[in-house]
Order: sequence, then structure tokens, then C-alpha cells
Amino acid sequence: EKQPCMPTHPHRPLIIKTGVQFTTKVRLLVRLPEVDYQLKVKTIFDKDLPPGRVNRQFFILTNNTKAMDIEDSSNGCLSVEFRHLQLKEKKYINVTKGNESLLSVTEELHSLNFEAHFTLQGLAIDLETCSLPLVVISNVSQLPAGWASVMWYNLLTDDPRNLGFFASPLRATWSQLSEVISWQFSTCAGRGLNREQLAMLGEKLLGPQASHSDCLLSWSKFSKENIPGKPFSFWMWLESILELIKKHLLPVWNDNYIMGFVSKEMERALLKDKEPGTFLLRFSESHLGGITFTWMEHGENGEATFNSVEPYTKSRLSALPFADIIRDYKVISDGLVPENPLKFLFPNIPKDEAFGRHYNSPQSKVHPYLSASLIPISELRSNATSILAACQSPEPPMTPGEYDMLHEQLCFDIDTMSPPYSE
Amino acid sequence: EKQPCMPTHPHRPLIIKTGVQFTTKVRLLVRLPEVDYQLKVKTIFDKDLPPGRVNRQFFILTNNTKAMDIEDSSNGCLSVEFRHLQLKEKKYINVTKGNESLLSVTEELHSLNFEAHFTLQGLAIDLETCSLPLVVISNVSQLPAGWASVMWYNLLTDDPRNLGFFASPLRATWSQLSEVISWQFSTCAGRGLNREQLAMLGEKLLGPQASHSDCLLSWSKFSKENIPGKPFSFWMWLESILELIKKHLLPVWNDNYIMGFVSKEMERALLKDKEPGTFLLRFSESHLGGITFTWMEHGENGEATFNSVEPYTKSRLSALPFADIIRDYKVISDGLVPENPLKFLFPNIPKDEAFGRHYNSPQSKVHPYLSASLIPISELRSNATSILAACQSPEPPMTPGEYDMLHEQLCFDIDTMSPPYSE
DNA sequence: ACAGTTTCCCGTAAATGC
DNA sequence: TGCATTTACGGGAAACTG
Repeated sequence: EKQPCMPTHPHRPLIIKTGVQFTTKVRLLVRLPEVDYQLKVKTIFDKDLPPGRVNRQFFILTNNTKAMDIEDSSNGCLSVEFRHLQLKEKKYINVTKGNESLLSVTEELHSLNFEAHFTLQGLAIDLETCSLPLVVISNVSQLPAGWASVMWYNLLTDDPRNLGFFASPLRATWSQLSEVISWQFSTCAGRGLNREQLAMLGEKLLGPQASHSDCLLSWSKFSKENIPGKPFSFWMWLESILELIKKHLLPVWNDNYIMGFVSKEMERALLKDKEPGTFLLRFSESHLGGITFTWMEHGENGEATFNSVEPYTKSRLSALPFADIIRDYKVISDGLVPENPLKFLFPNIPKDEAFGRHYNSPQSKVHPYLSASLIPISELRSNATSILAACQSPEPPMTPGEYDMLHEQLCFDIDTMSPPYSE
Repeated sequence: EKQPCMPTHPHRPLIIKTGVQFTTKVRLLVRLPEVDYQLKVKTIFDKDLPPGRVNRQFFILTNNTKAMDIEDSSNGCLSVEFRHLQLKEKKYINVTKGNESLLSVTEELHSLNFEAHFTLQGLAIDLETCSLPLVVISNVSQLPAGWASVMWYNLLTDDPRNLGFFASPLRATWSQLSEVISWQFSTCAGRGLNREQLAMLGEKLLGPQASHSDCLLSWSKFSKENIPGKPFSFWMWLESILELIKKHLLPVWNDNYIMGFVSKEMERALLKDKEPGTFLLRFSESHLGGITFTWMEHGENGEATFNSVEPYTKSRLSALPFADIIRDYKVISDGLVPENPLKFLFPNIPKDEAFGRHYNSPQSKVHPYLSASLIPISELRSNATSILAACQSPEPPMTPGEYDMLHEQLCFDIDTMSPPYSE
């Protein structure tokens, strides 16, 4: 006979890339002191799936059987950790290929199964359990889409094993989704999103509404359909920004100096009555993973004029850190001494006060040479663009307490993930 | 009985990386019309090596037997091409490990062996042949060292199968070596080295001499020992420059605008009587894969002063192409309008005439944004350095005819190499 | 032809071995 | 411990495949 529940922590990874090692751990919750110690656990991939219903089939390439042992760290129960597991696709097996092949590979859910057999007082016992749903990818370029699936699944079902979830995915309310989005920024980048930032995202996804909280959003609109007029979906866009923050903007983001999610209209409304030279930082809506700054100046008639620099993307930012770009940025108007138009971070923080501690000291001078820095320069000839409407000020982000709460509500088991795709 | 010679082109690759696919082809020189057509050839790695004498042992991971077929392209003789071959190291086999383990892995020579057995008029015949020596590496970081071995081997022996060559490697004369070096630049980068450039390299390796031609150079000094005071060997330094040219300087190199190999003393001697703003380009001798420009100006007393920019390496050059750096480079002296000190490429070519066709047009302006370029800027405060001795002018590189000749003399079979490490 | 997906493999970083 | 060598795997690009 089979018993349905054996371990806690039935797995670690949520997304597994073929050919890349992962780790998983199984723990026996009940103490079985009388069992002989060579209790072997076997790991099987997609054990119970009817072969006709999935598109792809995988198997564990490496050794998948191991004996349980007493765990040193905790209360002395039996556990076993599988390391160096690796997934490979079974090729040319799936003759009766997916009938539900409208699903993309990152919507295809799989599972890791664990089995153990032993004899207790002459009675043969089979233990068995399995992991939460897993997404299998073959290239890191599929990671963002995989995350979207994991997020959506966890957001909308408590079922630990609904592998057909994406055949007809439930819709999410904006209040649910916005929490998860903020939580993503919080865990990946160390700081979540404040009310204004989330409001801008809600409007982007759902259009202008008095309140977005109860609006329902489809899975497709979140992650599959392109944003109208853009060659990428909402989540791909958001994920590209997360990536940019993680790799190039972390300290500045955590100091709350990146307003980031703000419409161009709002941006101008915020800046227009400020001191000339006031600027703010926002993420590009037209390109993936870009950040720009917009600053205000007074034109010849005394009216406010606005300029934005071409968005900086990861390739530019890996040549020059963002804080240094802000420090060194110059606008040159034919023949004049170039000047940095960035004076005050909105609302009124002197630039060096905000970014000073993130400036990279120019690299040590190698003696016989003159050191050279890269300086971002714009040439200004055209007239500035026009002024736009509405006014609203930003607000501090959520408190740590609020995040702890979110974290509890939405515990995905992500912070215990194995190397490849932890944060 | 065995017959010692079967194919031409017994192999293609000279350097094989474990885990990376390679291709090899065997051709039967003699026509054997009566042989039955399923003539199978087997590929074996390091067939005849006494196991005690090598450090590492490898085997062909993939299918290594294939039937010969009539070659369409040529004269209708039998041939077979093995594709998708892959090498893997035998682990835990080499118990009686290398007694000559002073050799590094890139000095360890291996070979690919081919075997065929057939019956001709009732007579059993075994054919067998093997490749030229091969170097096996596990990471591309070992490629430069591997190339050094291949070059040295081909330069100094005609023996097609002296796998112990590096146990006591012969020495090369500078006249032999300099030809090969120039040939490397010629095949990898499209332009070889001229007499002055080679003279500078000869002096660097062998010290000041009236003529370096007959000087003997050891393998160790060429590729193993570090240059005195530097953390890299002569070849590693040279190879890093080849790499830099291939990836970032190709058109400028081929236009012969990079003097490159010129001592600092020579550089100053060349520049000192030229027009102010005259500059030349030279490779860094202190850092791997770096290029700098040195320009001349007149100091306050009218004497020549020299400045060099901190060398640009691949990371900088991938952010900004070299021609654009030359176009945009500025020196700023507190508060003044920044100026580009580079006016004439030595001896007297106006900068834009030399580099104009390699400038990248500033990227198309994405409308609402102000486009920004990265500009390399040096701040100048210190006084310039002193003037130095001697004078000699550069000379055009070798003629195509000279290269053809070299190519014939030194045919390494490299231009028929399989994908991974062909140039 | 083409988009979705996988494979290939360089180049950096980390791990391993000696 | 330090150096030589291998392994790991992200990331860009090419190859594959319906």
C-alpha cells in the first residue's frame, strides 16, 4: 500500500534548466527508530504523468537513488539530499505528442517524485511523495517566462499538484498581483514598490480606472500578449527592469532614489514647478531594461522645458556605472563649456548628496599614462518639448513590517532554492 | 600485416577542446575498385601511446566508426568524414601517472588514429594511419598556450609524429620565429608585421643586438617564462594583442594605421620633430591586450611634450569602438572647453582622413530622447614627461607575394581546420 | 518562412586537484 | 597553501523543428 505523505521540503527548485545541476532534499517527518538504516529513496521525474498529455518528457541523467541518513542539524530525523541531479529530455519518445500544445514550454508543469520502500515489523511499506509543480527550461532566456508561470500558479491556487493549471489559467485581481509584483522587487532587489509606482503599473495594464484593486487580469495579458504597440509582454518588460536593477542599479534602487515607474505625463507634472535642474529617474516603457533621466530647465520665455536622455541599458551600464553617468553627464551646446544639467534629484535633493556615496572613484592612475574616463554627452540643438498635465507626489515605500507580512502570505519556498535560480 | 600510409589530410583540428565537437576526414589515396563498398574506418584516440608516458588519457565519446564512401567533389576516391566527434578525459585510469609531468597540458601531444580492415582478392589487409600531433585543452583559456605549442612544433620539426617533442624542445632562430609571428598576424588579422615591428619584438625578446636573425631562442623563453618584471610570457602578451586586433581593431589594423610594436623611446624619437598634435598608436607592454595613443605637443618653452592615454582593453573597446575613441577623445584643463589633442596620425595624416571611414555614425536618435554618446576624457593637470633618443621611420609591411611564400613554407593545415578553432 | 525551442560553445568564475 | 587545470553555467547566437 502507498502512503501519500512523507517529507516536508519536498523539493527546492521551482525552475530547472536541462543540463544544469540542481539539488533537492527529502525529510522523513515521522521518526522510525526501528527501521534498518539503509532506507533508500529514489527520485523519479514525472512519474505519474500519462505520456500522452505532456509535450516533453525528461529523465534524471545522474544517479537518483540514495540512502537516508540522520540529519545532524535538526531533531535527528532521517533525511537525504540529492546533489548534482541533472535533467535531460527524452527525445523521439513522444510520438503521441501534446494534444494541448497551445501551451508554451514554460506553461508545462512537471514534478519530482520520491519513493521509499521498507519493512516495519514484517509489514512492507511504500512511502511516496512529490514536489510542487516545476517548470523545465533549456536556456536561461526562458527564465523570465518560467518565473511568470511560478508566480501565477502560486498566486492563484493552493493545490500543490495541479499540473494542468495553465490549460485554463485563472485570472488574478490587481490587488493580488500588485502584491506579488512588489514582493518580487522586494526579494530580488531589496526594495518593493510604493503606491504610486504600483498605480502606474495598474494603469499600464488595465487602463485608467478609479480603483484597480478589483479588476481581473488574465494570464495572457500578464505574460503572453504583447503590450499594444510594443514587441514584448507586460511581464517581460517588468522582468527586464528587475534584471537591470539587480545587475546595475542595486544601491541606488535601495536608497529609494529611482522613482522608476512614472508616466511621462506625471513626470512633467511633478517636475514643472521645481527648481531648474531638478531631475528624476524613470524606466523606459519603449525598450526592455532601460533607464533614463528627465530634467527640467527654464526656456527662454521662462516656461519649463524637459529633456530625457536616451535610455541606458545593461550594455551601456556595464561600461559605466549609473551613478557615474549622473555625476558626469554633460550637455554641450555648440562651442560652449559642457555643463551637467542634473542638479537636484526630485523633489530637491542635491545630486551629490543623493548619489555621492555611489560614485566610483576614477580608477587608480597607472603612472606613465593619462587616465581617461568615459563621459556621457548629449549635443543639444533642438528646442525642448512641451509641458504636460496633472500633479501628484511620490510617497515612501512600504515599511519593513508590511513586507514581512507579504512574505508570510506568499511564501513560495523560493528562498530555499538551489544555486541555479535562487534570486 | 599493417600498411603505414592511407590518407592525406589525416586530420583537421590541431587543438581539440574536451566536450566540444570536432570534425575529421580520411581519404584513401589508392583506388580500390574491387573492394566491397562497406569499407569501415574506425577512429581511435591515442591508440599507440604507452599509458605510462602520458599524463592524461582521452577517448572519443561519440560514435567513432563509419563506412567510406565515394567522394563526390574530387576524383572519385573513397573517403569518410567524421562529424560531431567529442573528446572526454578518462578519469581515475592514469594510476601510473606521468613521469615527465614537468610538461604542461598544452605541451602534451596526442594523436587521432584511423584503422580499416578489408579483404582484397582473398588477402586480409589492415590499413592504419594517424594525424599530426594534437593538443587537447579543457577551456578556451588554454588556447593561446596550445597555439604556441603547435607553432613551435611545426616550426622546428618535420617529423609528423614526434609526440615527445616538448620533453626537450629545440630552439628556434629569430629569423624563423619572426616569420611565423608575422604569419600569425597575417592570417588572423589580415596584415603581417613589418621590419620595424619585428625588430622591436626581437629586441624585446633577445635584448639589443646588431642583428637578431641568428639568435637562438628557447621554447621556455618564448612561451613559458614570464617577461622579466611582467606577469606573463612573451607569447601570452603577443597573443593578447592578436585577440585585441581580431575583435576590436581589424579595419584600422588592415589599413596599416597601427604602428603598434614600437618602444617608448622610439615613439618619442619619431614624434618629437613632428607637427604638434601628431600621434601614433602602440600596444601596451605592461598590460595584456591594451592599446594606447601617444601624442606630441609643444610645452611652454616650445619643447616637445608627450602624453599617452591609459591603454584601452577589450572591455573598454566593446563599449566604444576604437575609431570613435580617437574621434571623440578630449582633454580638459580645468574649466576650459575640452579639446581633442589628436590631430595627425604619424607621420602627418590628418586624423579624419585616416580614421574617417571607420567612425560609427552616432546611433539613430530615438525620438523623444536626447541621444548621448560616451566620450573618453582625460583631465590634465600634471606636466608632460621628458624627451628621448633615436630616430627611425616606419616602412610598409610585406608585400602579398612575400606572404604567399611564407604561407607555402609554413603550411600548418590550419586553414582547413574545423569550426571551433579556425581563426 | 518563421517562431518557438534547443543546442552550441565562448568566456568568466568557481571548484578541484596536486 | 598556491598554482595548474577542470568544471560550471550564463548569455548570445546558431541550429533545429515542426
